[in-house]
Amino acid sequence: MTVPSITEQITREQAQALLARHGIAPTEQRLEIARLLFAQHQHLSAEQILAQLSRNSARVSKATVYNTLNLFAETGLVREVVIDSAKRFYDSNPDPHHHLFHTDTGELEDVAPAQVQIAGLPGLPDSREVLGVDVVIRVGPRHTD
Amino acid sequence: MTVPSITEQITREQAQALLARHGIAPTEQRLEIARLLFAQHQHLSAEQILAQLSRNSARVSKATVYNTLNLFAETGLVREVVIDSAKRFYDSNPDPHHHLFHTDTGELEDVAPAQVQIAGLPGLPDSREVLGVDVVIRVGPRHTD
DNA sequence: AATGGGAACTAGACTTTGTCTAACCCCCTG
DNA sequence: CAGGGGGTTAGACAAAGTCTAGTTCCCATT
Ligand SMILES: [Mn+2]
Ligand SMILES: [Mn+2]
Ligand SMILES: [Zn+2]
Ligand SMILES: [Zn+2]
Repeated sequence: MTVPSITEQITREQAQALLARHGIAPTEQRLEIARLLFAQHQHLSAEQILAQLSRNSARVSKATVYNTLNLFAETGLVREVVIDSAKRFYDSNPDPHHHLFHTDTGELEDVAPAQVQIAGLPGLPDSREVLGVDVVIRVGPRHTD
Repeated sequence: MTVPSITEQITREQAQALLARHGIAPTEQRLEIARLLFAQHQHLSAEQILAQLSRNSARVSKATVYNTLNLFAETGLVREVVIDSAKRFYDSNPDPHHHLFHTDTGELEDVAPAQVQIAGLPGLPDSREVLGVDVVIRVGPRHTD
């Protein structure tokens, strides 16, 4: 699994603003992780983030990467995407959207949510609410029958 | 995580027919796993199956449970459902359908596919095809604002 | 300036899910 | 009866993620 190269970085100030908007205290490590993750719309695993950070010679421990990603996910700053079952991905695209999963390459592609219509949900009791709808379209090489 | 109690078992012959239809050689262990899984429409993890089998004093190893579930999934006899990222579930409901996931209880509920409309998929190259569409609706206790 | 406390960070042990390996068993076939 | 292939098994192993206990840092209070 290769880590996408960094095309551009957001500034510390931009990262601070993102964290502030979600009520997260801006520590050195959290800012570094945010700058990396929000450099572009992407889907990264904890392992990829850890690897990239150490490549940038940022001093962040494994525990902090996991703690931070969990914190980001809880506050809604990033979205946890579960597809692989072996590994979680963290999605820096804040807009509601769905995913195309390429089973052969492992690549994950964003899909505009307008393409998918949730017609009607089964009647839920008033005490419960929909927290989110995850749609994953699995695609692969055409099966030559 | 509790294991649903067995309400009814399918016969060995019914299990054999299921396996035969998917080109799977009917061994003792595979039949036991199939009888357990297809006793009803349900979603079980490997751990739950292993636990239930040993409770039934069936002699099946961990390796065989995993091998068998992978085999069942590859041949399309069961459907692998990934939600939790910590654990895979195997779905004995053969009909196309979606899932309601109760985040508080961990419960997984089937949803008729008619409720969800996939309007249009992004243009795929002719060389690739859609293998499946997984829709998971996450619900939980209403957030009291 | 010293002290106390809380939040955050860290190394590394630990847990859990799933895979792999090597031996073994069983049955069929020549 | 020998050989071979498919299947099962125990247990070692791998990988992702969590937890613990100790430390560091910052800030407020005295
Ligand atoms: Mn947001
Ligand atoms: Mn089928
Ligand atoms: Zn995305
Ligand atoms: Zn189902």
